[in-house]
Amino acid sequence: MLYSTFCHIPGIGYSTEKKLWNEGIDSWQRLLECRDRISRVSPHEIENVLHLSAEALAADNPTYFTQNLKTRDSWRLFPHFRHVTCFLDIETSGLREDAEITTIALYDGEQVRTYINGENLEDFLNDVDQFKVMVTYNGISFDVPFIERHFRTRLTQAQLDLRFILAQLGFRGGLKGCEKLAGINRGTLDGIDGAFAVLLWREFERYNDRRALETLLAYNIEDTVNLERLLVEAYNRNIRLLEREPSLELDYPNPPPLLYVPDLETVRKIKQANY
DNA sequence: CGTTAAACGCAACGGATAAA
DNA sequence: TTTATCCGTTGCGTTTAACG
Repeated sequence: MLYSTFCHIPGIGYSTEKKLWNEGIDSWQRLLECRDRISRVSPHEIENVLHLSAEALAADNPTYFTQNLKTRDSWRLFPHFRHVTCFLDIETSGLREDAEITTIALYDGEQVRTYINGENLEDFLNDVDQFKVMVTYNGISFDVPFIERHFRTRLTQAQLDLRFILAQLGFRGGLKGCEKLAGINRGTLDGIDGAFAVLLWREFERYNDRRALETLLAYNIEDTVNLERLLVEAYNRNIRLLEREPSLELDYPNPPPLLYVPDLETVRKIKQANY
């Protein structure tokens, strides 16, 4: 899909891109051949951008594309960079300025890693370093700045933020809302949200209750793992919407084995104390 | 609570197109 | 050729959504 992407060229929007596709111009190679037939953009400019695009792809540099595409179009680079992509979600102690990261879940499509404040949180930076693309939900506004503040560093990964990718497809209402619209069922974790995750952390800190922590981690992991499924869903829907080759569609991923089981007794207890 | 980007409405620009 | 109009793209304010 990246090869037939032209809307990252200044002066080419969605309608021009679609028009070119309908004329059979649906690859960088073909556009390069026809570059003097494109009005509004000079042949030299087209050659320049396509050269940079090919170079970025060959060099495994996804940032070039996320910087030149709109956030909502960044799904286009996913298959090409899947081998260097991670899915990430953080939990925090609240939304206030002084809130801290409590846990992080990091998923590469195979393995889940978790990081816990006070235990191994500082290992995160080293581990995340191996990835070039980071998939989140609202991470551009929330998770990334939060992490950058905590670790006093800048994350270099190209960002794929599903909030804007899914909103473009009409999927709104937060991560949980999008999951419902996509037909994803959360099982026993249904009814747990970010605010409840704050309470689970407090329970763990106050009583050193390992079951509360494991419930929190189970929730954190569920959010993170579902990001992959949602991205594949968004990718496939866009392929159909843009009338591209059906063969471009991706298989739905299998979720990884469960690492933690939510403790329903703990959940019940906290709910009782707070409602 | 702050952070961030999209959406929205609106205006401006420039090339394309067609009529005079 | 000149002129008027149309269309796609871009830019600029304000507002809205989503995160725990």
